[in-house]
Amino acid sequence: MLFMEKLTQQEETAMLAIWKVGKGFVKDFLEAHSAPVPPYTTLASTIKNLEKKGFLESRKMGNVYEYTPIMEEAAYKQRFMNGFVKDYFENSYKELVSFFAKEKKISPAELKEIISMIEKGK
Amino acid sequence: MLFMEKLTQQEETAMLAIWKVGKGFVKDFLEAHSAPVPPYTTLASTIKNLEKKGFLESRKMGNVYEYTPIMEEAAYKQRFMNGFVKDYFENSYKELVSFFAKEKKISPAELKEIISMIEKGK
DNA sequence: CGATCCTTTCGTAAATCTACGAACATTTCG
DNA sequence: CGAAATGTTCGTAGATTTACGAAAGGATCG
Repeated sequence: MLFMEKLTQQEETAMLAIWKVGKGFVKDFLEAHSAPVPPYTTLASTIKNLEKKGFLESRKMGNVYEYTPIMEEAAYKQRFMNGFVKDYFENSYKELVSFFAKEKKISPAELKEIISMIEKGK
Repeated sequence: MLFMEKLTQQEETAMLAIWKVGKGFVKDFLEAHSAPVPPYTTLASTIKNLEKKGFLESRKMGNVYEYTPIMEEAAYKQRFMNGFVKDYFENSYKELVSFFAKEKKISPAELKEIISMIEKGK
């Protein structure tokens, strides 16, 4: 993933709905969309932009387009976080985790669980 | 912090420079600004917007404004991350850390260091 | 003094984003 | 068939952001 277009706010919100659904039609994404749900045509336009930006691909099924996310949610999260970690945590994920541990957003017990999960996974 | 205005991209970049410097003048922030450094007047305008949005306050020193960040960087990071964690990690910081542990962005050894740091801090 | 700097303030052109209606094509059904 | 439902495409008005120049008011210095 050498190049990834930046998403606007509603494009990102739309992607969240799309990732929830997976492959589907505008109607499906509309149902999965978090409030406030935009009008159908607004979402349809946004989805069209997402296709232009390479986050989706479409296939004509009869007279209707079916969309498939081709940007992985995990990949998006990661590149998003990389930027953030770079700017706010001196590029160190350890700094990030320390920060949230200090803020009590995560406990030592949870960190231990994660460690054992990772070590078992070997 | 009940209400926090959203920042645009350059506003955020400007804030990064301002947090680096702390209290200072436009000129100081310009020097601390990451590339590409905007023209003086562009940054001055951006800083004015940041004041309107309540991230800074100014004091006239002679004929020059001195700006002080009043939004804490830590507070900003946190509210920013809260949104992200909510959307992408089911509101769970444990999920977030697990994700990056699996992606090998952070090692069990580092997590252990964090644990002992936290536990000593009691 | 007069030229030069430094800084602020104001305004705006251009780009982009937001939000959605109008128009049109197709399908479905009573 | 004809009406209603469903879905796509196109265009655009308005808001917001981006980027910066022009103008003006000190301060400075040769």
